[in-house]
Amino acid sequence: MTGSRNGVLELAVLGSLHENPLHGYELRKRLNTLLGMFRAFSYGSLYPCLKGLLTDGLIVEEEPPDDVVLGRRSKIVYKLTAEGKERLQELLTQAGPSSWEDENFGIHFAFFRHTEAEVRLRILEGRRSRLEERMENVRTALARTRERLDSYTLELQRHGLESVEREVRWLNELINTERAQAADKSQSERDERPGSDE
Amino acid sequence: MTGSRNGVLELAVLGSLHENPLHGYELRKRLNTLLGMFRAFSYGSLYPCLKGLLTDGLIVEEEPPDDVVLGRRSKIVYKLTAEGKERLQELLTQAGPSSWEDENFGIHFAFFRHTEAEVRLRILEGRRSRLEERMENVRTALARTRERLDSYTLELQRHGLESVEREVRWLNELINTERAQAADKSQSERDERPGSDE
DNA sequence: TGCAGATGTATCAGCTCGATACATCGCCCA
DNA sequence: TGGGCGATGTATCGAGCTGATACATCTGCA
Repeated sequence: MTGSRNGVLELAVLGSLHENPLHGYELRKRLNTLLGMFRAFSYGSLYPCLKGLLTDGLIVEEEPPDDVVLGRRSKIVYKLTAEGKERLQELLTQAGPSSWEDENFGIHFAFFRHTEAEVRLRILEGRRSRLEERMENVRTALARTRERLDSYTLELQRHGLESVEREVRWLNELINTERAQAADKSQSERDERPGSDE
Repeated sequence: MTGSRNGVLELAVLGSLHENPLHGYELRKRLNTLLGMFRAFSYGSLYPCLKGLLTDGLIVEEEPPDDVVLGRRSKIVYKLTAEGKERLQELLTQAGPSSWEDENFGIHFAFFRHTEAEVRLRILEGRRSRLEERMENVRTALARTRERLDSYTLELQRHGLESVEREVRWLNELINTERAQAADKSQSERDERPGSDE
């Protein structure tokens, strides 16, 4: 049972709750705003996920403040446990093939603030090669195609390719920025403690 | 039973088979090349769809040429029936909310060659307002957000918004082209037969 | 000959989507 | 005072898809 949840949904929930405690409805709105252009979560996946996280002890229901009249229980506010924070840290260090799929990349990126520089770089590069691989596949499949394509199909291909190329350029910029920051950092570390280099 | 299939998958299959008869494996490759940058179909949806189309009499297994030695049956090549062609025409005239969802728009566009000009225009405009609506939602949700966002989140939002704006501009160009063609056509019709129309 | 990889059909557990149900809250207006 | 209504809120379910897997055949090639 434990640990069999959808990886990226778990990351999204734990990451959001780490910023501050939330109840289901608000959690969904947060995530769907955060990822507005990329994907949307539905209750049918969120509530089962919350239930699983509860039974695994990664989140708990937050106690309502004492001055609230008893007997009312409409909102159910969840917050991370220590185990939940630990699990979140674990998820944030994982950079695997699923991290750079279309549906998952946005989530990982959205929590980059809490991610180590090295992991960020691996995810960005993984995403980039995923896109390049896809372009390569399409291009060769297209080259193998005998028949001439109509103008609408061509335009669709052109637009798709251009979009992906644009995302690759975006990733390139991000990767360069990350590398420059890493270089700056190691430079200043060398300045501080001269004599110990890589 | 009849007519309860996923609309867009049905369109994709019927549309592909209309160009030329295919077997399942090849059909999948065709579609995934055609839509390479946008989506991919899996066998788990394709085969059930083919099965349903068969039982509804919209496609049939094509007879192998007589000179092939009997007893072998590896490939199962499907082709459209008359009913299938009719159904395809019906699907091609439908332009509804599902036509401009992310997953479906590409399919509809890919078969624009077989689609009437008026329907093309409705789908393009529908897609455009869908995107504009999404941008509006994100922008207002963002404006309502109190807390300052970190730079990664902002960059993700910016990139997402830019991508969508770019697609809207692309749609605008396509819509203008369609309108210009429609105007040309009606103009030349007026020139040819003044006083009467088709 | 053998064998690796592409071609080819097919199914299944597990999960997600979209719809739906139902209750409460805050607010306005008569 | 009530009552209507849209937003807030929790929850579930059937339909249908994904990703994995199984298994067979064909093809090139060493």
